[in-house]
Amino acid sequence: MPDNTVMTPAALDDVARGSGVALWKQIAERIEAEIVEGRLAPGARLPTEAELSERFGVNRHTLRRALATLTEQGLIEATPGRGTFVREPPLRYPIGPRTRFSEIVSAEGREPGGRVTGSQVEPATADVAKALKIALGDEVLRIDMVRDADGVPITCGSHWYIAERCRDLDLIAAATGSVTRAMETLGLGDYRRLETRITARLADDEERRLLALAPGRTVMVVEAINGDPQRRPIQFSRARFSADRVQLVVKS
Amino acid sequence: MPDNTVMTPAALDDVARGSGVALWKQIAERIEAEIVEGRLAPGARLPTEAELSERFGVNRHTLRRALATLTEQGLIEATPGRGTFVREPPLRYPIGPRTRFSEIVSAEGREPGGRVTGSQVEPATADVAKALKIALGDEVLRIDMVRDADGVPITCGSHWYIAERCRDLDLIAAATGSVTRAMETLGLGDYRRLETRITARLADDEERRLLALAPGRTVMVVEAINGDPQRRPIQFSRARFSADRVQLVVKS
DNA sequence: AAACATTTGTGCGTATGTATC
DNA sequence: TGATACATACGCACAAATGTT
Repeated sequence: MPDNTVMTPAALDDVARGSGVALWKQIAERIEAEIVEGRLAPGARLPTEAELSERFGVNRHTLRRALATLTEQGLIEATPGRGTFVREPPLRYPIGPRTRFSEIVSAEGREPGGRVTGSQVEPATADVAKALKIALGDEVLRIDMVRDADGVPITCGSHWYIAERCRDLDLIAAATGSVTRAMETLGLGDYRRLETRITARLADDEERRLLALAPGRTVMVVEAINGDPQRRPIQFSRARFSADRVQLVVKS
Repeated sequence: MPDNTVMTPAALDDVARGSGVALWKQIAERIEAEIVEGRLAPGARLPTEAELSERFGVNRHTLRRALATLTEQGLIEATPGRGTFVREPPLRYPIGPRTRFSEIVSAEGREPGGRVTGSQVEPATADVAKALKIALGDEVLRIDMVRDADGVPITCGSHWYIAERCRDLDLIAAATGSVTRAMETLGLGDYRRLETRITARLADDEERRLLALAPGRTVMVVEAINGDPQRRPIQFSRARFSADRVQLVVKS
């Protein structure tokens, strides 16, 4: 094994034994501060549990108890055999009247992308008809998309439009990779979000494939109703967001 | 197989073969309509897959394909050995400037409840300090709660208050089972939601215990910052909602 | 393909201090 | 005072996942 010229930067980090504060808590806060203050950058690998427990002068179990709270807070993530890593901060995705994927991703300094995975004109099912305030069975245009930021898939889902108002929207969307752009082309660029419904569940096989998720990961299911300036519904969408990579934000 | 003069209530439900629409899709929409229109009530048990496939005159595989889409939509839920059931509609939980648990649950016609599972004065960790705009280590009061509707646990989580402004808040909350009530008592009843952040993950052991969730269920992690009328933060909370039982709603 | 080292994940046993009854 | 329960902390061992040789 190559020489490790081990760090132990200053000395051994002192934890206050018998101070009334649990050792694991002190350690958790110490590491949390390092992450929040940026000394441990996103994506950085933490020292191994063995190293850390030695550095803090505690048993590995105690150290692991500290890491567990950080994992729960979403600050770090561990993989057996690889190590423990500082998690990339999730994409902050504000939900409001003017919610548009590409604008949001751009505002976060990342490059939005998307591709159409399918589209079809079909009769409205009960949920779609109710959301769009049309009759059950009326024709709607469904567009399925996967959208990403810097090439990392963020969300996949279906978007339903009242067919007669959206001729060829699917073709334009497929060409541009953006529904917003396509709707602008049709003079519907001024839509606004009327309502958003959020729930969550385990990702299924298709979602794991489209979003490149490991087994056991979760998705947030976000249903949205978008309307024209007169608040008449023109679009209903049901998208699944990778819960690992996105944090939905509502400002009031 | 002998002909069993089985029910076939009216006749056998006709599905249009060779109509260009997949059989499973027709069946899914048929059942979905029954649920949405209330002919199949929440909690009701569907006929067995064998019965249904016979009624629709399709193979059980085809029928299962239809049920799969309904499961994905969250309309039904199947348990091996028990059957397939119409899911209870989730509690609609609006997120806005005046988000209050008990008011929301009451408005849905259900009885809100809650109990304090712990409380403590502690130094602010980095995330709490940042949310409340106080210095790291300043004293905060943490109250842990489980809250329910009609006795069904909905959410569990921690609420942090700036300690000096909230003396004895924990005692009042424990007595009333409601933080809103407690804050009113202290003259802080007029708080409003400043920001809400939402993500999701698998429920851990403690959450499964507190919320009575089966293994593999997910929780939505909702972080909220509440402020006084001058929009100064007075409370930060991190609550986990049962994703099975709650749908967060944002109106714009 | 197979063997090996590294690293996290899990289980069991033990001991201690601190509340609570 | 004692009995009990609980959280904390330590030690040892092995399983499971990953990466390298």
